[in-house]
Amino acid sequence: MTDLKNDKFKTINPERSGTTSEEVISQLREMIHSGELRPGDRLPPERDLAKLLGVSRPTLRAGIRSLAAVGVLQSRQGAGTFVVQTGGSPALDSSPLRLMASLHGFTSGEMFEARQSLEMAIAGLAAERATSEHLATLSEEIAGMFASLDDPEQFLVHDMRFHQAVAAASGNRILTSLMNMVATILFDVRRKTVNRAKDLKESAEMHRHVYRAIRQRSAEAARNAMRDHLVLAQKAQESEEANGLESASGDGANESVLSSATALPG
Amino acid sequence: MTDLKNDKFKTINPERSGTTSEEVISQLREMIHSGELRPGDRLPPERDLAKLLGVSRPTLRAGIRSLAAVGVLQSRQGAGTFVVQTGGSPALDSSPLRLMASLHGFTSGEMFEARQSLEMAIAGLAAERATSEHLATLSEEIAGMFASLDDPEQFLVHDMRFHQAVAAASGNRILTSLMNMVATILFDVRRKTVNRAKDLKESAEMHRHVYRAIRQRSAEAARNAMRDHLVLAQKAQESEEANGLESASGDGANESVLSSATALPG
DNA sequence: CTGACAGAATGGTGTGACCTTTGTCAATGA
DNA sequence: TCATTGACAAAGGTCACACCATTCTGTCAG
Repeated sequence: MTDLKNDKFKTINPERSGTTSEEVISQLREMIHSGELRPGDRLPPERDLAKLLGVSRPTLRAGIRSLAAVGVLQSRQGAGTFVVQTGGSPALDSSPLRLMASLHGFTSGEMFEARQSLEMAIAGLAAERATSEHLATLSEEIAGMFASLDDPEQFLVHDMRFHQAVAAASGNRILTSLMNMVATILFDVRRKTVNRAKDLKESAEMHRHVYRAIRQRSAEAARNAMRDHLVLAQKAQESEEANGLESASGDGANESVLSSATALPG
Repeated sequence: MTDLKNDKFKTINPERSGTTSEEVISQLREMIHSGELRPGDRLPPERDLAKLLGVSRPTLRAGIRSLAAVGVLQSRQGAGTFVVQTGGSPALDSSPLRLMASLHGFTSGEMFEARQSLEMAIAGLAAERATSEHLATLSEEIAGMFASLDDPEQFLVHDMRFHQAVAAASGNRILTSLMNMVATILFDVRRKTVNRAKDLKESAEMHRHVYRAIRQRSAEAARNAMRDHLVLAQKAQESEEANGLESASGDGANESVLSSATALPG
């Protein structure tokens, strides 16, 4: 009935270091580390798994919830609990960073700077490693930008996909994940800022500069082009709204803002 | 009795977008965003808060647990639930990244590269912004390294503090947090690798180069010095153990490996 | 062969109870 | 008078049971 051999799930350790639910977390985590649980796998039903681990269902649920909160597990009512299956680029949840920002009053400038640093590093790596396939994807997205200069929303999609493609070309999934964390938060602000057409054209040009530098295998040029692009983007955004991060979570539509871009093929 | 005015906790929204517990999370998150909950604050008892929010205690606990999993809240049995109070440098939990690494088979090389990119960016910023106080701290730690060439464990403490101080000098707490996330994971591997004395001396010298570059306000030199240092460190570590990330969580003593360094004054 | 329906499977929520740890404070003894 | 100790209360941790909501699946009618 279950998708996994039950032998894998050994009962909980007798000598618990911390609380029972922490022990459950450790147990599940270890199964992931050891490769017993792989992305896409489905866990046994809660009632069964609780029995297998020798804990009550609420305790097991507590553990599952903790893992779900950090984006490792995902529960769907009626379906089951699964190890998160990320398509291509692994995604770290950005809400922790978002909350940190609120708690410690991170400025929007700090966010931009962090993104800039990450993207510059990524662009530099991309210039060294991009395959012809990567270059083709980048080119396509730029074409898409120019084709949607009169449709800011569509433009934004290509914009995000471009950056995603650059990240993919960098070959470093960790930097990619970190970049996405930061970018997701900044995007919450940006989505309300409908850029003017002129800005879009300028932005598309900047992207093209980045693409060219990557194509020419010039890490330094790619870094500089990316920096120029982001500096400009920051200025454009700041000029349109004087508000800081506080306005990011104004209404609903929170979470997974990059969902559409995260699922792209590149 | 409670530490907070109860007026702050309005009952749960009637039209729930997702599940009830998700609504609880949103509620608490919003209170943090709006500043109603600040670091160090204590939440009302679960039983009371559940009533205030109009949900059952298990549901509330689910929400609290999710927030606790991402490092925003912290529950202590018998004491209460508190908003996490980070001393100085905010800390993002590294376990999500660690799990991602296991799930997707991140290589140790990727980790090193990510850390290198982050630290280079941070070093560059530090060169532009370090105050005399920062420089003094950096100098002290380097002195500490040279003073503990025969004590690898002590050396490691100064090493970490140095990097922490550089991060502080960069003035960007987001990059600092991200760096710590990555460094924490790499540190788990490193702590078992007791470097030879010769390596330590060389390492101390490299740190000094970084310090000098920062002192001379040369961002480029600081970046390069940091890169050289980390490249060397990576080589040294790789030569001592051929294992990858898998050996990171071998036995106990997981979590909060940087705790001692996180609480440092700088 | 296809679509709709019914039932089972599974996670989500609620209620109530009890245990364990922590904190406080008064009683006690030096 | 002060420090120690003990008991009591507060608060989170765990458990059992019941029921709801959603999703999947397999069967049956068309």
